[in-house]
Amino acid sequence: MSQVPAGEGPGLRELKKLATREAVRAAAVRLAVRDGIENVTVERIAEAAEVSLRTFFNHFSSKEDAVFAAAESRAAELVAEFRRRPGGESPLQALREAAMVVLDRDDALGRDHLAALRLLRRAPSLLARQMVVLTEQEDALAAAAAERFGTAAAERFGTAAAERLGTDDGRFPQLWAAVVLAALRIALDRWLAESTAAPDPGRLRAEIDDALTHLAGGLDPRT
Amino acid sequence: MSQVPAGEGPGLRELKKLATREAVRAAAVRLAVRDGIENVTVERIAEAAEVSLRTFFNHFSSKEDAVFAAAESRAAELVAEFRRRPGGESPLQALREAAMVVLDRDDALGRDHLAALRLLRRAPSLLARQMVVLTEQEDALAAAAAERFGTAAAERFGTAAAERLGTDDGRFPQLWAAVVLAALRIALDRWLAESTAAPDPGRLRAEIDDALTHLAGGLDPRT
DNA sequence: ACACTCGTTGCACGACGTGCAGCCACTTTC
DNA sequence: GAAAGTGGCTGCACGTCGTGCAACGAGTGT
Repeated sequence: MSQVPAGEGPGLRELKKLATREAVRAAAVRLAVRDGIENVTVERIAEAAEVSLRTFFNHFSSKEDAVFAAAESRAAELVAEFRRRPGGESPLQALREAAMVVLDRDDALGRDHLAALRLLRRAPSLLARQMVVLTEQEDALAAAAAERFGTAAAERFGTAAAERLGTDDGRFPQLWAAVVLAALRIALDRWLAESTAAPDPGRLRAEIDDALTHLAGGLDPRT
Repeated sequence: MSQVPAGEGPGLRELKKLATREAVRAAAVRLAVRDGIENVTVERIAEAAEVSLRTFFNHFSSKEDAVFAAAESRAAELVAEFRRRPGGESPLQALREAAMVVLDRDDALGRDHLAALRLLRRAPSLLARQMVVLTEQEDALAAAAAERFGTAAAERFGTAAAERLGTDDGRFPQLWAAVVLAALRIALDRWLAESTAAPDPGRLRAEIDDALTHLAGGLDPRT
């Protein structure tokens, strides 16, 4: 038979594994969008993806897991991108740019992922799953922010200030991460709510900018 | 037999219902604390509370629900208390005072509730459940905040300004609520992490004040 | 005392999620 | 290129979850 041209990379077996995983994920999203995730059984998803029930659970531990897979990896990308931003940018600036970079990925706003995102707003079971991802993302972002705060402060005021501001028992970075992610979540939510049919990336950028601007300015409007 | 002195209130049947509900809840928390919630079955909880399995599900739709019941009602109290704060206080001030009032309730920091709160930080399944409550709380707080912003602005600048700032498509209040609750969550989390044995309400107050102060001051430390 | 309401209970059933063992396509080694 | 191995797919069994339904009986209003 034909021989693999020594691609050297993942290997055929691994490719097949990823293919089935992707097939299962896509089937899960498609059925969940069509019927609502509550009305879809794992068995039907497996059937649609032409795998056994057991195989489904070999890749995902629940329907929610399957639908969430894409969003989860994007969340990780955001943090990675944030780490990559130059130190010259302020924290909120860096976060904004990181978000924009992730949004500019080809598939980020594709129909498939968009449909999955819309699902997250409705179903309680998906909302629930979100919290686990959210806290992990918070911790990762907090760690990244701590480094950024630390090095930035060190450059300007020396190591002592860095210790105070950057680490500070990890108190402030954690707060910052939680608050900032909450803002992004609301921005995304707003955008999903307003754009019924036509996905307008420009509006999403505006929403994000708006939210982050409010954060920078302080949140006690009376004063 | 003896006759009820016409208390007029809840009625005996209603009281019994609440009693079983509370017994089930307490049993759930007790067992979850002792063995970890993953290792506790609903059947064992029902057994410990001396009710049937079916009765458990008549009151709660899952273990998580039972453990969460207390925290959920406290969340609602916070919003109610926030609504009750005088208009003279700034939003963050009002929220702070509301939080303090809720904390001052006799049972708020009791051993039982405290143990339940500690559980919420660990188990993924409880973390998940948290998100549903969080979004509901966000919506409620956003609505309350919108009113507050609206009336405050109306008193000072007239109705036009109120419409802009208060409603504004509900954009800002929603953001404010999400961000503020994220901050409170982190404050509570921090406090639970640091106080291993001795529950020190003073420290919690300090954590809350610290978090809210950061919010008021803006969250872009570089600038 | 009578009829009525409604919380509790048992039963049945579909769905969920995991451990285990066999099968076989792919992979590595010689 | 054949033999030994690795690892993904599959079926099966089992315990748990959560809900609909009907019966029972304690509490309630007339």
